[in-house]
Amino acid sequence: MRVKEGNKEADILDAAIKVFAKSGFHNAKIYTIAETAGIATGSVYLYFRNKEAVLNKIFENLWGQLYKEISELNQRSDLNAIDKIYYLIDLFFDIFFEKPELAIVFVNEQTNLSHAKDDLWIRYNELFIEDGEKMLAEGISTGVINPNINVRAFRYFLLGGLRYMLDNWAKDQKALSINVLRQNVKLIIKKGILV
Amino acid sequence: MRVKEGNKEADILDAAIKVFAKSGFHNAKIYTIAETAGIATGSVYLYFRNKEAVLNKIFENLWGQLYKEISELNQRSDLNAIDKIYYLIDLFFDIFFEKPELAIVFVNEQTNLSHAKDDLWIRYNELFIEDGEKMLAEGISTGVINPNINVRAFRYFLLGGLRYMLDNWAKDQKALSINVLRQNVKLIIKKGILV
DNA sequence: AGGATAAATGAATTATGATTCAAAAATAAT
DNA sequence: ATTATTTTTGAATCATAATTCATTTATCCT
Repeated sequence: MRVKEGNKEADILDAAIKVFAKSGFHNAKIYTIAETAGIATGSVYLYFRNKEAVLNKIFENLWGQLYKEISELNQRSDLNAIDKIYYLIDLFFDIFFEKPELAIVFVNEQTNLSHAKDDLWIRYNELFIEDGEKMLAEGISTGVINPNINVRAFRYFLLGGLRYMLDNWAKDQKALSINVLRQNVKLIIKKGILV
Repeated sequence: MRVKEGNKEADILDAAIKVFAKSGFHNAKIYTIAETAGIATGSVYLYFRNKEAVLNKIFENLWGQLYKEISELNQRSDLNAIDKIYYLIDLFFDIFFEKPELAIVFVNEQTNLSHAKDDLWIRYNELFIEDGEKMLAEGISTGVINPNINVRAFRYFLLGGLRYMLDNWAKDQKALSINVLRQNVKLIIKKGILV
């Protein structure tokens, strides 16, 4: 019998990240993804139900990784809340520094995912948010974070700021070094922008 | 001769904002936009070249307004840089408070616009950015803003944070009041999150 | 009241690209 | 070397919805 060679599922996912980043989900053609992955169009359907399932898997893997990392971070007792938030910021920059195209997909294509509540990406995303808010709440209860900060509002602001930075950086990497962005985020959330 | 009644172009734009917000640009059907506007499918094409031109016009109007306002703000000599930034934040919240659907379109659909450099929305966007960076640079040169802040990085972070907040608020307005978001943005950028 | 003109309609056309599936290719087993 | 089984291919099918345009409608003008 014929036997599978290589890891075509992973090849498809890598190719899809590139193509989605370049063209966006709706303008991305299965044909182009297949070509980029070095396989035939029809083969994509041996590994994924349809185009949306490819996007879903990308987000499932990504949120799965993010959740795993934040969860481990949250269990460390040697770090205070601010340190943890800094590590979280580094986590985002580190993941996307390696894969700028993934940043573009992450920021722009989540809106095209199905939102059925048995989708794994949603589960991981919820768990991530839970841990993120726990981290902040801990900072407030231990007295290192200003209790006037609303946890939800800060989450939106930080995550939104990071997303937009990463998207812009990924689209024009020469314009600004990712480490300048990283340092500025930390500076702004810690001290604000006043002298 | 037959004569135009009402303002169908405006009706189409209003309808399109609703439909784009609900379904996203690519899943939005011209038929649905027309129906929402109370006209026939074909009539949309009497006012716009195609679907993309409708989205373009929405962004042209929006960035046009944003530019007009920031430009007036920047000319005021009675406000220091921090005050101006606060007014700018209020500007965003005020515009989108009136039209939550517009916030959703603003955040999620800019990626589907054409980027031909003679598009007016691009021009307005560039002018807006120019004025925004001028505002920050002025804050640094007059000594109210920390010179370690990178202007570009701060712009990304603030704009990204605002966008994500507004998008989430617009999609679930009961979850969190827009004024809590507004106050938190101001608090965070001014003082940071430490106690 | 009838003609001229512009606006509006919506069914027919058309383009695109996702998905399917019959056929071909590869290799393990005998 | 032949067969059985599984993988892979890519051209044909199919669905969708954007766009067009022949026809209809409305109202101004004389």
